[in-house]
Amino acid sequence: MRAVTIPESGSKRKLLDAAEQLFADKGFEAVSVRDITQLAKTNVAAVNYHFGSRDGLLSLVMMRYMLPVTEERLARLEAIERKWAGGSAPLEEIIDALVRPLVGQMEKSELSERLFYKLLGRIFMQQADGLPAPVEALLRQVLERFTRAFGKALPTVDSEDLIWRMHFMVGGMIHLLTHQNMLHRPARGASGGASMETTLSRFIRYSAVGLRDGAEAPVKDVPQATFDF
Amino acid sequence: MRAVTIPESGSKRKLLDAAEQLFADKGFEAVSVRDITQLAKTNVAAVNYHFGSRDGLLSLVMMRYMLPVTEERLARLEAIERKWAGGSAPLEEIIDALVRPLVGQMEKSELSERLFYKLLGRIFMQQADGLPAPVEALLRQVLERFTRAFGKALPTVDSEDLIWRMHFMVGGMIHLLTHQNMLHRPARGASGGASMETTLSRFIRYSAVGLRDGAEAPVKDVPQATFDF
DNA sequence: GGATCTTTGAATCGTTCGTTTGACATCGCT
DNA sequence: AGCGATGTCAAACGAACGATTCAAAGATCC
Repeated sequence: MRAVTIPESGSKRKLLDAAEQLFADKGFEAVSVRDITQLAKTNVAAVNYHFGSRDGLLSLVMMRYMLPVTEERLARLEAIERKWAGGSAPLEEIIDALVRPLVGQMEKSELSERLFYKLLGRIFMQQADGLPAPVEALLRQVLERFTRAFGKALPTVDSEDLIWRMHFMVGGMIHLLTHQNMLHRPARGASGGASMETTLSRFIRYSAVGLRDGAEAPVKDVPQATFDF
Repeated sequence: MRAVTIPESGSKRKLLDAAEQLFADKGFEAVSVRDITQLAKTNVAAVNYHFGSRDGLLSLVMMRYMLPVTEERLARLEAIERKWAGGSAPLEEIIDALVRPLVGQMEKSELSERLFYKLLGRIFMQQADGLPAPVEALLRQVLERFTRAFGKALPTVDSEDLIWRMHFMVGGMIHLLTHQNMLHRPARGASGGASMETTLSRFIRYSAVGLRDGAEAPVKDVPQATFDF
């Protein structure tokens, strides 16, 4: 008796695997159930039999990794706050808790690295247009939880400022996921090419200094309004 | 005799307006030719008559604003480099040259502010999947030109680092465009709600400190590798 | 082994898609 | 007035879509 909703064996599993692969590669709207069943080598009717509808399958594909990612994010954040109980946790660790679960789950998936990140990037992008309710619930939960954590770690930052900066950060994260294949190319020279691990370090650094703004380094000052040309 | 490709009057113009409105609102793949012609109150055949195909219309919708945005971006950057000839231009001005043309063109468009930014955000997002060749040419031109400018403004930053940081910045910009409607809500209290102008200031600040990294403010030091839980 | 429930398979449903056709209207021009 | 060029229109095209039907095949339990 395995986990409840997630995996199975047989054609249901084959459909999930084929669907996530195609969705990640071509996008959620660009893939038909016929494409999916053809790759999975099952009958067209199988999708509606197992998942009720195309949307049912899409929702499961999204939840398959978003659920463990969410749980790991919240668990890591909780562990950090326990570790720094009383004081405020360092910003870098909070950002780490937000992004590291993405690579953690990637390693457990059977998708290629490139496709896995692309799939999750697409899910986050889809937020602008409308996500299945259960997926949106996960994301809202994460947003609320981490907003509180960032607020506590940056008590001097105006709350509206903070919200915007967090959104800039999230945008960078999504872009990182959707474009990592264009940037993680084999690399020039003999080096193995930067791995996602070093990329995460770069992202965490970039986001941390942005979030706390030049709080300790006032940054020239410059343009509040428009320029003169 | 007006500009060559861009506007017309009559049903061709009505189709362009209707198409961009629907594309911005629902996404490029979610809108059918029939949706467009219905809103424009023309016949279905009009799209293929005037634009050759749905893709032809889509390409024109994208170029309509991307072309002037690109030109204004390059012109502003050139003006900045002329102003600071010899020395290196301040980072904030370069970022400004990259993002301000978005609001400049918005004011000239007949689209609502919300829809205009959403449309451009969608175009940038679509980069991940494939854009019409002429649109992609514009974006590549901008990327190359600004990469050089940022490199000159940040001579101490490793070039691979810089590329990643620029991508984080671009991701933030795209997210800003696609989600501005969720963040620029009427605002709590009596204030008129932050305008795009103050949002740009926030974004420029955030991106500038991220791009130059804590170069002048070393930032604790923190996590190079993984944590221990 | 027979009865019951689950899963597949082929065929087909009604819709919607982008595009095409050909008849008809409208205009500018000589 | 006559004649192309330019647009518009209703209608229809073939293809693809998500979904459904129903009978055959497997699996499961008594």
